[in-house]
Amino acid sequence: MTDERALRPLGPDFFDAPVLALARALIGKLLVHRTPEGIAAGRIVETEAYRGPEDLAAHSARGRRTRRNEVMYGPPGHAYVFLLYGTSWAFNVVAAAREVPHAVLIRALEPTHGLSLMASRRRMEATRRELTNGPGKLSQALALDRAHDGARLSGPDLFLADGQRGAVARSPRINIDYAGAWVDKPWRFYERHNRYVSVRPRD
DNA sequence: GAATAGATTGTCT
DNA sequence: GACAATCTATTCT
Repeated sequence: MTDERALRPLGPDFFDAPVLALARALIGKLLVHRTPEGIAAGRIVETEAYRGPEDLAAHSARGRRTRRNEVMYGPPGHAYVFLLYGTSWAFNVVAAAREVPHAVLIRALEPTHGLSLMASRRRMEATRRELTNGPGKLSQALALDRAHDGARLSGPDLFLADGQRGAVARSPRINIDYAGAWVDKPWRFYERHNRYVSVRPRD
């Protein structure tokens, strides 16, 4: 377990990158959330890039701009959080400049800090991969929800930090079969052989 | 391990 | 009124 005093927020410059490069760069970084209950953090091991307006899988497809996805059009380095299927919160990192609606979905974490806190939030044993092996699961483990929509990601309580990373592989994105020609784009990035990757690849 | 069904609610048409 | 960047339990192989 890493020493939590060593955790330092990555600065805003980190997020100023093309969305595919950012999705790859996020693999291995730590996502950290401090609350009054304590700290909870994990290494990012799976991400997906969404690149509107041309990408039909993105909420910003065809330039769609609504109350829900407004933060995608804002500056990089902020959180875009939305409710999925009525029960799960999905946590994204906004990329690209203002008015360019790109974002990276965080799909899985390998827990590093606050395992028992995460286990209690998830109501399961801390050793199970189901603790954080999906977008909704990691949001529940880190206590991230709509209150964080639009939040800056270099603050004292919610931030990214450096971490180790292994080999990165890529594949098509998960559950976007409505997206036409964009279905097969290899815009999902994951750490090879990591047990917390949500949908297991054939490697 | 894989496949399937049902839950559940904010958002948009 | 339909849908969604999902999760869980259940029922199989």
